[in-house]
Amino acid sequence: MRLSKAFIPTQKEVPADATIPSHQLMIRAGLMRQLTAGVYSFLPLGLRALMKAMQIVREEMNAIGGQEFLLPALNPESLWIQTGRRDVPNFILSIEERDLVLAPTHEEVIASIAANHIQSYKDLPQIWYQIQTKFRNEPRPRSGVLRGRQFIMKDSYSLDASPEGLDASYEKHAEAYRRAFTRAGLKFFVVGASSGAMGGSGSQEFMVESEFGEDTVALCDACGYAANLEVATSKVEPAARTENGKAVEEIHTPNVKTIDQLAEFLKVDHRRLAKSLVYRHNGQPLLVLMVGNDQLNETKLSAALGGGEVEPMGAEQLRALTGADGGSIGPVGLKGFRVIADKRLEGANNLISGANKNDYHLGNIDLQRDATIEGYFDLRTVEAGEPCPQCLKLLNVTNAIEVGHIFKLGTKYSEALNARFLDENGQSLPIIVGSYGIGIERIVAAFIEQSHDDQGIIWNTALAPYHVHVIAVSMNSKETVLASNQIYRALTEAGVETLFDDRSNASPGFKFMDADVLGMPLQVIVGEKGLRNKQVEIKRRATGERTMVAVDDVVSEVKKLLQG
RNA sequence: CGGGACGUGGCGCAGCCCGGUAGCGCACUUGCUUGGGGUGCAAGGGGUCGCGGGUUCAAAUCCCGCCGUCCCGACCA
Repeated sequence: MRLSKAFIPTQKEVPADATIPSHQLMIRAGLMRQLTAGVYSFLPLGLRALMKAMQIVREEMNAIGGQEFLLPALNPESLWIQTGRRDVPNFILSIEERDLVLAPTHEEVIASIAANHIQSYKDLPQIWYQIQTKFRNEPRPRSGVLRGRQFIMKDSYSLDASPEGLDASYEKHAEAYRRAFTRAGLKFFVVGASSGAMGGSGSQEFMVESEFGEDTVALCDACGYAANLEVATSKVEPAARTENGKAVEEIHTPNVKTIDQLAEFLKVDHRRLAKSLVYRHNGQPLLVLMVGNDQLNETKLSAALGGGEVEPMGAEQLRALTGADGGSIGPVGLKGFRVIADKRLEGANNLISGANKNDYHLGNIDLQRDATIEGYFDLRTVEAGEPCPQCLKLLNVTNAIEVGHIFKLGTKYSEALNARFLDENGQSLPIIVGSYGIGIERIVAAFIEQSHDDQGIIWNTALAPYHVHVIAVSMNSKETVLASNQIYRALTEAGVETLFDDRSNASPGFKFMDADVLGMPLQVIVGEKGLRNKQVEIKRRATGERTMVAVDDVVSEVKKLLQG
C-alpha cells in the first residue's frame, strides 16, 4: 500500500481523553477513531491488525475441530426472557420497537439451534464458534477499546453428552487459547476465575499483565499459583484460640469508630479484633464478621450465600434494628440478623467486637460460646505478601487485562431452552454446554500495552498490519524513486505485506517519525546515501538495529529477518 | 448510580475570575524553499465558543437547566 494513497491519519497529538498508551497509540497511528463512548470505528490499518488477531484465533479454533458460525446480533427478546437474562442489569441494549435486542453473547442462540437440530448423542460432541460483534450496556466504557459498548468477540460453545466430554472440550479450548495467545505474541498467564452470575462449575481467565488492566490477580512466582482476586486464597494465620477463655466483658471505647482506632486505643493486635459488616441479603439483615482490617470480597460473599442480592445496609436502618452505629456492631446478643464469619475466625476466642451500643465494645468473645454463627467461609480478599496457598511463598498481586475466558457452563441454558438429546439408553438429557470467549480488540490493545515505546507501537510479525515499511527518503531523487518503487514491487510480489512511504510532500524526518509511530517490524530506508553503493538500510523497529544490504538482496534479507 | 474534571476551527490549548474585536501551536490550501530524524519563509481558508433558557444596551465570559466526554469509585457472564 502506498502511503500517498492510503487513508492512515497519523497524529502527533492525541485527544486528551485517551489516557493509556494503547488508546493513545491506536489513535496516533491511525488505527481507529472514537465514534461515541465505548464505540470505535476501525480504520483500514486498525482493521488489518484486528484481522490478524482474528485469523490466529480462527486457525486455532479450527485446529481443535471448531466450526465457524455467524450468529445474528439482533435477537428476539423472548429467547432472553426464557433464560431469565432479559433483566440482568447493564446487560442488554434493547431495540424496543420490535421486541428485538442486540445480543451481548450467544448462548441463547446456540441453544436454540441445538434444540432444533441436536437429537442424539451421536450428534455430539460439537464445538461451534463465531467471530462477531457484541453489544453490551456498559455503564462506564473506558480505556479505549479495553471496555466498550460494542466489540468483537470470538465466542465458542461446546456441546457434549457427558461431563467427561465437557472436560475434554474445555481442555481443548484451554490448549487452543494458549496457542493463539502465544502466536499473537502476548505474555499471558492463566488464572482460576469466578464463574459469577454465568453459573457453571469451572472457569479460567487468560490474562495479560498490565497496570491498566481492570482485573486484579494473585500470582505466585515460586509455584505458578495464579487466581483472580475474586477467588484467590492465601494461607494467612487464623485468629488463634488461646488457652484461658475468660468471660465476656464490656469495654468503654469512647469515640472509637474504626478498627485502626480500636487497635490503637486498646493496644491489641488486629487479629484479636472481629470487624462487623452489615448487609442485607435478599432483604434480610446479615452480619459478616471479618478479622481486623481484612477486606471482604463481595464475590466470595455472594458465592457463600448461594447467590441472591447483597447490598450494604444503610445507617438509619442499622440504627433502627440495633440502636447502634456502624462502628459498634457485634455478633453477641444481636437479634434479627443472620451471622456468618470468615474462616480465619473459626474456633477463635478472646476476640473483641462491637457491643451493639455506641462507644462500647465487648472483650473475650468466644464465637462458639457467645454467638450463633451460621457458617465460616473464605470471605477475605487476598493481599500482596501473604503466603501462597500452595507453597507458602509470598504472593504478588497485579493488574491484568482479561483477553480470554473459558467456562464449564453445564446445562443451565440447554435446560431453559430445551436443548436435549437421547443417550444410548433412549433417555432424554440436557446437552452439557461450555462457553468460551476471546476479546479480539483486547488482543490488539493488550499487545500494544506490552509492546511500545515513546516513539510508537512496536508490532511483531504476527499482528502487524504490514510487515515492512519502505521509506523513500526523498522523492526528489530520481534514483531513490526508481529504487524504492522497484523494492516495493519486489516485496509485494514476493508476498511480503508492505507499506510504501512514497509521499513527495513529507520531509525525511517526518517519514521516519511516522514509520516509528506506525511501528511495522522492519523499515527499509531507501535514500541517496545508500544507493551510491547500491545499498539500502534495513532498520528493526524493536531494537533500532540497522544493517546495510544490497538492493538486489532486499527481498531475501527481509524474509530472513521476518522469520527470526 | 455516587465523587471529580472538562466541552472554544480536524487535533492540542489560551481567553472566562474582571461581560464589549474570538486567539495561539499543529494540521490544511497556494507559492517559493529544504531534503537522512516532525525543514524554513510568505500569503490564505476554516469556529452556531456543546444545547436551551435567563440577566444585561451587550454573554465564550455571569446565573439556571439539560446534553456529551473523560477520570476515580460502584457495577461487570
